[in-house]
Amino acid sequence: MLNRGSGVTLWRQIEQILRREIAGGGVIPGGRLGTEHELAHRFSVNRHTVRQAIAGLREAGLVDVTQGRGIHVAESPLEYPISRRTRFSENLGRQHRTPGGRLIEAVVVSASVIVAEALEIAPGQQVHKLKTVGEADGRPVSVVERHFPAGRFPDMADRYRETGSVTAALAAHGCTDYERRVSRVTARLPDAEDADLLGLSRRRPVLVVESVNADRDGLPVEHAVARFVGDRVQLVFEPGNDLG
Amino acid sequence: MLNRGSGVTLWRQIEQILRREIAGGGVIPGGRLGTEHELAHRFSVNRHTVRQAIAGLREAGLVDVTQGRGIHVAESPLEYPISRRTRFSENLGRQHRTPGGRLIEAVVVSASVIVAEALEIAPGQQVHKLKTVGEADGRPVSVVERHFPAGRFPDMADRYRETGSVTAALAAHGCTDYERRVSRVTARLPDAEDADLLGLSRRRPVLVVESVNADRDGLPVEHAVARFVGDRVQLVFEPGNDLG
DNA sequence: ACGTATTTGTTCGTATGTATC
DNA sequence: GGATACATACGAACAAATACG
Repeated sequence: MLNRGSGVTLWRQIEQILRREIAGGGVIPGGRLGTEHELAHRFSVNRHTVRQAIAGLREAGLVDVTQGRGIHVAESPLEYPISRRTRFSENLGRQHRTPGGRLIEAVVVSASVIVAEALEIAPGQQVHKLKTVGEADGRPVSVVERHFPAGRFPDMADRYRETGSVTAALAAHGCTDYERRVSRVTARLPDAEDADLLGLSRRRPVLVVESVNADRDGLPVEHAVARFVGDRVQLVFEPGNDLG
Repeated sequence: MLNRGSGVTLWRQIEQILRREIAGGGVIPGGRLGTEHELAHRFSVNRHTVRQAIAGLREAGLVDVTQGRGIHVAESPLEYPISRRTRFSENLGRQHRTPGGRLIEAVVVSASVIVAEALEIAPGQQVHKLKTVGEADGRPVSVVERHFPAGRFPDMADRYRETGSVTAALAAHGCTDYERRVSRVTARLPDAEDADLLGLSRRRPVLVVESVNADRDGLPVEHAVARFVGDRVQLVFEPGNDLG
């Protein structure tokens, strides 16, 4: 398999072989490349030699190496463009990923201080709370919790259930256009429920995006808090997009 | 201290007292509120009663409760506005925080594939690599790793050392204006070095922002990867800002 | 919450080949 | 050829993170 004394070091030969296997699709993204021990056995070399080869792949961003987990072929992150016209659910279609979503919860509650402030209503007012899980390729990528003023959008939950779309449900209430005002981004570890919904270990971070959408008149329409799987999602902010 | 049988439950009284202490600045943000045990002793109540009071504070976002760490008064997150004209180092001045930074490393290396692509130069070309730690109120909040094409900015490292400012160093090379093209945001756990520089546990996530700055002619000037302390920083994207 | 197995990360030490002066 | 430095390769042991029951 390997060529000792050929003028090419063993680790570079191994790196090349693995590169070809990854490029050729021999191992699917997210799949295991095998443990260092296995690879060392396979190529009949020392573990250190394998490690040097892997270091090259890691440098090139072709694999993810995690202590205790193993060596995995890197997945191209889900790009999630965010601009004035971002619609959370309708965002993944462009990337040849099959989007999807399911409703977790739809209730009417009284607005917390934060929500009330964002929606510019009085605290304690009734708001619709919708919680959905967004999926790509059948795997969950986001948990979104939205709040809508119940006064202006009385049938929000029903309309959403009928159409499966926030945009459509808002349109059914006469709000045909809206755009994103601010996005606030933080990172933290998921709580038990989010970890469960996202199929995530509690040790792996989530990206938290808090946003407010407002209609043409500048009146807030929706307050949303989305949690994304941190290392599978890349939020892309492109100022230029906002102008279009 | 407390009023038993007054018609107000003990836990609500405790909650109110703690609220006032926090609001009045009796405990500084980030400081410990005391353990549940201590509080129970102080108010002469059962630990469960304290827990119920704390639950209210937690709900209101006034405290952070972490298993094994204790109860800490929530720090208002550092707001970090990001727009076309974002300058990493000059961003914190507005919030009454004393900004600062220190240079960790300044070397010339050959560009990796990723950097070369972002800067639109050939891979392997020489680039300046500057690594700095940004601080607010004496505490580190960000690690920024920047790359500049050495061909166009030959004295980048020296100019930066002289001025302590990227903007000034670029200006010294005749590049007086530039703006942010894209920002890509992910979250992950810090590696050992970042955790060390940020004074962070390796279990607490960092926000990773990759960005490209380009000059008036659209020519890329800088490729930067910034790591922020995830739960102390809030990135704020406001489309409206880009127009100003 | 806890232990156990798995897996990568790190650090010793040793031997060998290769390039340079 | 001799001396030196450096990268390559192997071996063993331990540390640290993760997954799983």
